[in-house]
Amino acid sequence: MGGFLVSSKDVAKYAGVSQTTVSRVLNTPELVKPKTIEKVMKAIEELNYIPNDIARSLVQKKTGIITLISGPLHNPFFVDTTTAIVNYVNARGYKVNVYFGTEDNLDSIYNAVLETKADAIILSSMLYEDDLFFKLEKLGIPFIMYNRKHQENRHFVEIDNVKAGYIATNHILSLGHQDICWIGGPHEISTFYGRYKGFKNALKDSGIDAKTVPAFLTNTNKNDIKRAFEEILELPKKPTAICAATDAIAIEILSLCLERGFQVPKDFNVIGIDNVELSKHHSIALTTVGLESEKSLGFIAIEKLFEVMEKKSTCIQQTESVKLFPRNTTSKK
Amino acid sequence: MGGFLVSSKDVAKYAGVSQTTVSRVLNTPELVKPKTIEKVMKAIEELNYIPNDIARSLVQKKTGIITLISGPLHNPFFVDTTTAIVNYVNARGYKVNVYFGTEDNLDSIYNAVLETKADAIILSSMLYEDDLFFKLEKLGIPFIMYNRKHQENRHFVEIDNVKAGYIATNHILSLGHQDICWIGGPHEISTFYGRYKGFKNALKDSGIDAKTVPAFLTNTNKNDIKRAFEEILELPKKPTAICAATDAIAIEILSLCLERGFQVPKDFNVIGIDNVELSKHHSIALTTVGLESEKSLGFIAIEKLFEVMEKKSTCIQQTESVKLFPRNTTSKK
DNA sequence: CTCAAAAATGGTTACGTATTCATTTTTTTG
DNA sequence: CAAAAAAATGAATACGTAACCATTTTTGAG
Repeated sequence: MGGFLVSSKDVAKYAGVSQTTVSRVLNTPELVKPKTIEKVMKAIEELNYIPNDIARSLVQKKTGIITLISGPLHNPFFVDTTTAIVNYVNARGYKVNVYFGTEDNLDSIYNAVLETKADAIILSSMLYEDDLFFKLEKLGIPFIMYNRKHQENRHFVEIDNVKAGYIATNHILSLGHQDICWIGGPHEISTFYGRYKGFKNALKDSGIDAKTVPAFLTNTNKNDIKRAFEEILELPKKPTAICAATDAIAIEILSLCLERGFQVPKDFNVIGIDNVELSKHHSIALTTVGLESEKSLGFIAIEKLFEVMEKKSTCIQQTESVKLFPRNTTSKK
Repeated sequence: MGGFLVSSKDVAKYAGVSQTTVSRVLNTPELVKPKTIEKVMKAIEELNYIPNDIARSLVQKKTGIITLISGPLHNPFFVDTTTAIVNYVNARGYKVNVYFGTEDNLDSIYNAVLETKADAIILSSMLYEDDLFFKLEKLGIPFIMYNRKHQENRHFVEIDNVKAGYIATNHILSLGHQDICWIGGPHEISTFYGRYKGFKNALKDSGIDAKTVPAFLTNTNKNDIKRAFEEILELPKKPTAICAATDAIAIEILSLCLERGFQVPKDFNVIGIDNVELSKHHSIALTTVGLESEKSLGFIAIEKLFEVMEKKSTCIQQTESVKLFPRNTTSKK
């Protein structure tokens, strides 16, 4: 913190008024005589006084801080959501404490977060059966999950994951691909669970036995995706289309394909889910499934969180509908 | 903040000790008798006590917060630096307040930041002649700039921008391109100024009059880049190579080229500067100039900032050397 | 056992603000 | 001009913690 500790008391003394009056000048000037305001403002200027946020937080029991627990930014989905959330929160005059959660550091993040008296929490890191949910409810702080939800089925904003998985898979099947595969993530995460379910539903509706279709459930870091891709290449019958549970995975698969000299969509069709900004880049041009609405999921979630903070809502349970965004990574077989 | 206001006093009463002892159990347990620790810990458990960060900050005059003012994440450079900075800061047990600065919102960000008693500030938004620099020095809070520097030439970590511009341009020239152009940003920003200077130096060393070479100084949002690209297309002599001041610009140019049906590097060579992670993606494979060191610039900067906070250094003035990363967006003419 | 030293604990205060309640000053009204 | 109402100001306090200093308890040496 700054070197000079000029407080409202110092200002008060300098201006010849009480500390109470200084506080009033800043917060409720309509209760102060214009001439007094002038005196105080002059003292504030000359002493270079800056109110202490911390002390204010202590007495008001409000920090003006929203904690954001996001996934890592190498996942372009979190680039979009973090942007939307941070900008919205700051525009509302709040500050954002950001954490990028991975498997390794989540515990220490949760510890830090629970100690911080944030006014609210927005997070994407929740597992379907996660003790954190109950800890947060116990805390009494408003919170919302985006992208993932908890089995308790409260406080979340998600896309219709089952439908998204269904649409993506159906698109691939309707293009005539017979040999396809799925690459997704751990099923403790509602997102992956739902999307895979949609994948299976689509197979079933096309009369395909899901058990005969290879599915890789991997962690979503580059190494694990690479390993899964190598397994795909060694499949007895090489698939012509890869359905990825997220754009992040799909985009990584694209890179791996090109690295190995394969062409997309000639050698492999690739489809993702999320419709991240990066998928629109013409070097990527990823076919994907995403929100019907123009807003990003992060934006919708943070909007809802503020509604809860303002007591306009109490419990958010929102599932947004999705549609296909056909681009250049899929084509007729 | 939470609903239940259980404080260390409540714990003290419940455990039959003084508040002082509760504080000691948490901060200097080696000064407390094991049996007392046990009693207190039990009380903490049963009352579900969580220490109040805010109160601690007030008395200790440390918030444990680092303010980060980054550029927007649609610029992949800031994806890399934000990741490095946030993860480093959190690993050190601090929190990060993040702002994404654009032309529009910088003033309001600065106001908010100056009121927040952060322990230190790391920012990329500084102009070469910026009053903010003096305000920050006056504040007495440690701060560091990354990527950009101020004319006062203190508290910064940058890459060797002049050399980077030189290397990029020289690479293009050495491939035999005669008709090239530059697309960069406003020269109030040291980064753009330096890189363009390197561009001109390289031209000069090849005996080319810089005045005959088209240069576009644009803002770095998508629309302005698009406008610049359209101007490039209407140049009397269409260039065969485009030197972009940043990877962000280069990658956007790539997308625009493909959108218009041009091929890279066949129709246009494109080179960037920064060597962002995204440039390594095989769908992008951008030739670029970046840090010799493996570390990201954000990482180097935040490391240095902590050195300053710990009084190991007082003034950081660091210019990192750079090298070429040839990939697939450049080729022999 | 005794007494000094060490260990353990507690009482009080400061941090800087907003708030509550009391008091003083000014304005209004009849 | 007096009395009541309104406006303006101030004094005291709470917020929850860590730190300082004082006091009590325990330990160890002789």
